[in-house]
Amino acid sequence: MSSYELPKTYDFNETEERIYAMWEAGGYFQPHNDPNRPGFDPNVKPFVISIPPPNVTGELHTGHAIFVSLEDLMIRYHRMKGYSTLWVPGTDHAGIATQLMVERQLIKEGSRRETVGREEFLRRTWQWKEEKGGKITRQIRRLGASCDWTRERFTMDEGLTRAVREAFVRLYEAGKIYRGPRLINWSPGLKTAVSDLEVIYAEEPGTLYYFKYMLAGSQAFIPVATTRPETILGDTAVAVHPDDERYQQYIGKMVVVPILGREIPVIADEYVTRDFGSGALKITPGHDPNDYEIGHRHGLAMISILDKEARVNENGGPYAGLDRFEARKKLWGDMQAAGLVLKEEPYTLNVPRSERGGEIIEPMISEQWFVEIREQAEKGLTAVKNGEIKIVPEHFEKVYFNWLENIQDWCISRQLWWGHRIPVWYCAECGQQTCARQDPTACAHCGSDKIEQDPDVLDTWFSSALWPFSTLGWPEETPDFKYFYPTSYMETGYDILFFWVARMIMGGLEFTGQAPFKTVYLHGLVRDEHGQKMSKTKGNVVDPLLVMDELGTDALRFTLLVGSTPGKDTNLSLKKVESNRNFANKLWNIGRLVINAVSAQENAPATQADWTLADSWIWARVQNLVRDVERMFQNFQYGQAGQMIYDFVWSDFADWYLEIAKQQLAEGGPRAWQTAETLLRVFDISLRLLHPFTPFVTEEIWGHLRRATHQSHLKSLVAGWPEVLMIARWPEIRAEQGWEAQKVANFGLVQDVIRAIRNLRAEKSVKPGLKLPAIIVDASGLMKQEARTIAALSNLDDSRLSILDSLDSKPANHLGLVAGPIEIFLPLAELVDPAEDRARLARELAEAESQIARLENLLASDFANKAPAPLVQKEREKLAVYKESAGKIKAQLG
RNA sequence: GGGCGCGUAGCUCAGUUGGUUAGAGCGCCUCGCUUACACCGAGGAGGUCAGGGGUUCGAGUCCCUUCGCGCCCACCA
Repeated sequence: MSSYELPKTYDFNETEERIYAMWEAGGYFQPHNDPNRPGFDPNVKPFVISIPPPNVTGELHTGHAIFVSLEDLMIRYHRMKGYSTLWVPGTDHAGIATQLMVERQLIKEGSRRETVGREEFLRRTWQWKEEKGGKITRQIRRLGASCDWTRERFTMDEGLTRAVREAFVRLYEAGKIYRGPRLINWSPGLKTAVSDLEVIYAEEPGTLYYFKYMLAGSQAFIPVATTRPETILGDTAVAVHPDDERYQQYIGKMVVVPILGREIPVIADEYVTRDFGSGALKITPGHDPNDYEIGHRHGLAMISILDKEARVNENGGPYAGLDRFEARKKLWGDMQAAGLVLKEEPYTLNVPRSERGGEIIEPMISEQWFVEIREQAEKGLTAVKNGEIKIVPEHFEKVYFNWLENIQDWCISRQLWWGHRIPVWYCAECGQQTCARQDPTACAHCGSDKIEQDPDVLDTWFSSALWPFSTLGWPEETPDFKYFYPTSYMETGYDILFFWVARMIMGGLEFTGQAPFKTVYLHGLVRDEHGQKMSKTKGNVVDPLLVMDELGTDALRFTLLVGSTPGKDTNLSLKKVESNRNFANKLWNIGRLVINAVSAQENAPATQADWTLADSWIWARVQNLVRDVERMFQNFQYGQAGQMIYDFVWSDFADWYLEIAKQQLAEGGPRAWQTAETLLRVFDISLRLLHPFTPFVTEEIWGHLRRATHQSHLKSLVAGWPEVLMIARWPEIRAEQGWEAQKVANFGLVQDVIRAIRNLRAEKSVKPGLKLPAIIVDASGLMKQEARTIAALSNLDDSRLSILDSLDSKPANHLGLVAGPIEIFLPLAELVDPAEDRARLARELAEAESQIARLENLLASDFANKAPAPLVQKEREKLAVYKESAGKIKAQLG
């Protein structure tokens, strides 16, 4: 006889590392149908996800943990379904973030990027990337990510750089890219333009300053309010509402800019709100987006008063050289002295700050590159509207539409060094631009070699927009690109729907003519256990690496997956991770029992045992589970699917079936053999269903199960199993005889009887070890058939258990119980107060009667006519059962 | 200003074509270390599903509305 034993405890740390190495070495992360290898079959369906590339210098946080968990689940599920799956990993160069880190390092060394120069700076940044860059991908492996690491990409590697270049040149040639002075968001700290999305607005206390705009050559003035007095230096008009009677008389006249003495016109514009502030608005087209618009409408001059570090420039007269906030103070002081100040009042400002640097963003006019986006946006809208792309959850489609409908041209140039250099050269001779796929040596217009490349780089998101296809070889028509593109799901956080998802959709449609993916699945933010956003200052950051160390990767993954609903934020509580660690442990122990059972079986018995009621029931349950899980996966309800499997495994399989199986195994012979088979088959299905959630523990147990069974006499059952669970087939519903609904209902009745007895024992504090005799009254024969199970699970004395078809009167000195149509009598009367016991029965009767009343009412209502017939029938049956119970209880009460 | 989401047991949350007596984990109470598991087992307490109205035979689920909370977009000086 063979025996195979598992260690008593599950060591997840050791296991996870070993299993991951085994998977990777086995090549299981690569698509089984690879277009670059012989034997490729173009008809096998691919399933592809491009990883949302983490910042190359990043550290693993819970945001990574949730996306890896979800994407790995999607990938593993499809892999088991037989798709040729590819999950493309990679990292993002993250322009600003990475550049900042290297700059900080330089500052520590007492240097700056301007000192070391562009070339040296880039060398150091690449060095930084090589040193620190691998960390995040190692940490992602730790989460169990089954990415194809042989296809790993980096947004600045050679192929992707070519893709970026191609994309830029195509847009340029199509006239969809332009350069020009525009009002943009300037980050004085980073000294670069940033996009609208990179500006964060925050309410902060501030001041509203009221002052006089004196009319030229007059003592009359127009009162004006501003929150940023220093911008007075750049004013080129004062605007009033055309219908405002207070100021109508001044329209067309000139007013004098304080201190500077410039004369500027009073103009009329309906943009002005009459009842806000003083009802008159100073116009600074060079430093305010709204004023910029108004300035355009009225043909006003645009004066820039700040330099790149937000210091006042030569246009600021006496304030030149001052920082913008010093200038504000000084100017206001001077105006006070000049008698131009009216008042100050406290005012809550909505201050724009740089997402990265945190300093106040300054709107400035600057020469930048833009992508004309409206046409792309239209296509992006259509793709979602016509269902070519589906967004999960659906309500984010509205958010997506809203953004695209109001989109502005995209400022793609950044005054940084780390990133993709803009492929445009300026000619010193003829002044023309040359934009080319290959670095030019001469001007394309005049042939002069006095050309110089634009110093700016592209917004990081420009390369991200190409990610789903650039990683597959585009613009080359590589075998990967042809087979794997478009990709299947795009799974990412809703916070980058605009930054990234929308831009990828537009990019995909623009450059490949196809939507880059079919489904967008958006997950929420991971918050702490009380729903608070995690932040270092609050100190509530959960480090996924520590959680994995302590409780295991499977526990972390399962927690994130089960706790999350598409598009909704998830609260991560360590308590939950702990209970899911317990679940992994439970699986392990189920595995031990099943393996013991399998190993214990001798040669196959001559006759085969029929399924017991419990066998039929558990098989029915697991088949229903397969069906439900499949449906939920189709609907992206991963959390619910996981919960359902968890409940099945713990409540049905472990708590009920395993307890009964122990009895059946003890019977030996064909019964034990048959039970071992059932245990193995049901557990196998459970492990397969669970594998996308908790890959490590399921892989490990399954391996043991497979080997143990292989060494046992049951080995024929594992004949078709592959080497590893991760490529085993996803379970399908199997039509076996013997698990029809009636058996499920019958088992339910057995459970009710067992629960009733357990309940009474607990209530009456019967010693747990005491095996009670009992009389069970059941005309159907079911209880007779299940006597052993009932006795074992409710701890009755098997040898003193009598099951009768009927009973004339209640046996003396017994307590009576009613479970549905079944009566149970336990010889406990002397242990308890008879009055108390009558009260108990009376309560049960009252409950049954109220149910009878409820159901009779229901069935007398329109429900009986209008509800679906099976539903009505079900209620009728229930009513009958309650009536039967009530009758029995009444009889017992006498 | 525009849009979106949420309010279900003490805590954190599930609950998708509307269909029994609304679930889970944690916490709490009572028992029990029986040869898979005390990272466990058995039993139990705890909810007028934010309030009001409507549609329906039937509403946590759909519609309207009030209150409270959160988020996104826009950025009135």
